[in-house]
Amino acid sequence: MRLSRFFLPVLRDTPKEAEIVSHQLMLRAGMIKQSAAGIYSWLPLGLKVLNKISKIVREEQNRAGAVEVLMPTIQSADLWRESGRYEAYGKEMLRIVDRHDRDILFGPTAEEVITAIVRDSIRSYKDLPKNLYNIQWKFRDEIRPRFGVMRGREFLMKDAYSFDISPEAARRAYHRMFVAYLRTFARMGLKSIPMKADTGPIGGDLSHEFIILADTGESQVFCHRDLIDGAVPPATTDFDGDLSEVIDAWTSKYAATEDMHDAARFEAEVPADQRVSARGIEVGHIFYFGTKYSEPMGAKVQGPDGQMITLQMGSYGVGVSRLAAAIIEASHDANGIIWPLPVAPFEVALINLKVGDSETDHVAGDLYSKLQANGIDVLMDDTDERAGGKFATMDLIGIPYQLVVGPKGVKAGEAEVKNRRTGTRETMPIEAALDYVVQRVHESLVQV
RNA sequence: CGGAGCGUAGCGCAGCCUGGUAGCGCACUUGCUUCGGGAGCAAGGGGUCGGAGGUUCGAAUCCUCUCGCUCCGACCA
Repeated sequence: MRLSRFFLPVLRDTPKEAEIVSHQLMLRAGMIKQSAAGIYSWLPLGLKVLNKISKIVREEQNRAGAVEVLMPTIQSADLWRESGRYEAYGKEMLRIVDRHDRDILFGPTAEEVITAIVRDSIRSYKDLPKNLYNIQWKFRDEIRPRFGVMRGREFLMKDAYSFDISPEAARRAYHRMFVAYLRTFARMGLKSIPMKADTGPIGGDLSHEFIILADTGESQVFCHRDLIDGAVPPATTDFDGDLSEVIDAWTSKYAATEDMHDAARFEAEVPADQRVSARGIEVGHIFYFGTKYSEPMGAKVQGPDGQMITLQMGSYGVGVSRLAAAIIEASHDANGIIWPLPVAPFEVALINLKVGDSETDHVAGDLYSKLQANGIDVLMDDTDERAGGKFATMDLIGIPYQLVVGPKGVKAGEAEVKNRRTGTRETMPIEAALDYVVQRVHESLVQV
């Protein structure tokens, strides 16, 4: 992409409504534009990030055996009356009346829709297990939206739903998502920690929130230090096999959010020098809820013995749009965002210091096509802005590698490579610089 | 919904108390000079002062209502 053709409305001053750094930087970097309270447009740069996050989520869901669907944003109130939640859900649900005076709603979640689909389509235990997910916009009419897309009213969520014939099978489905989540967040450069969460009326031990540690997090969390650098299951993990070893490794040590925190247990189980008390951002939440929806909605299959079995369900959410903000909270500096490469809107910024100088233009153009030929997502700064402004913009929007060419370097046959994260700058022969960034990008994309 | 603020140019702000017909910085346009890490000079463009009523000869400014946004509490991916 050529910067001259891109749409990148960056701001030099911080808009006053932005309180936390991710919100400030998303506005300044031209990623989002507020449309109403808690409702945002995603501008090209932000959308690229959102899509990269979605892609990773999708790949890991697929790897874990989940199957993608796409459910509507607008749902029927009748479906919600079946589960009893139309009355129970409260004002957070945006209720709409259509022209025929029918009650509809903007979906805050999709248990009812998916349960109806599965109920109507699946008859036999042989069709199970199934895990269906979608990445779709949700709307929750939060009392107080804040922190930009971190707590928006409209947000992009990956929600998966598992269907099984027994609690044991449902537990295995839960474990698959547990592992998928560890991998998903790790691939975005985040250190996530699964923490025991409130299970609601069902009870049991099958609900975890996945938390990213960040000072601006909304909840207070407590855990064992070892969990911060816990081992992430490899891409070769057999999701059809026994995952309990991984689960045990991650759940045997103390980790709880404020709601579930037991100070006495924390002190008894965790040595003082291993105790971590910090702020955290919830980026994922997984749940096992048994027959809460399948029972009232009549989602049953026939078992091997001919008896009807009410489906065991779980649901698994990832805040996709929230992740864009969470990643920035976890990775930025005074100059702007520092994108982990797998979610960076562009992998390389190609900076032409002297647009109009025919030699430099030629070298830049050549590098641009070679980077593209190598599959690199490159943003070429072909504007006539001054050098300082170009660097400031690329630093602000957080492109991992900056490949810099100018008349002096071109005469000497050299280019400069800058690493956004470390700030290091190296001058090397032009071809070597090209190989260097191409190799670095490819290395970073190798899946953990 | 309770409590506290704020709406003046794309962004950041001043002006309001004490009414006299709108200003500053950045950004933008043009020209010249500069040009390897947010340049200088000069000349410009852009605002029904959130909206509606009212008071007044006259309202960004005073009064009433209203809408929007933000922050502090209860909700959540």
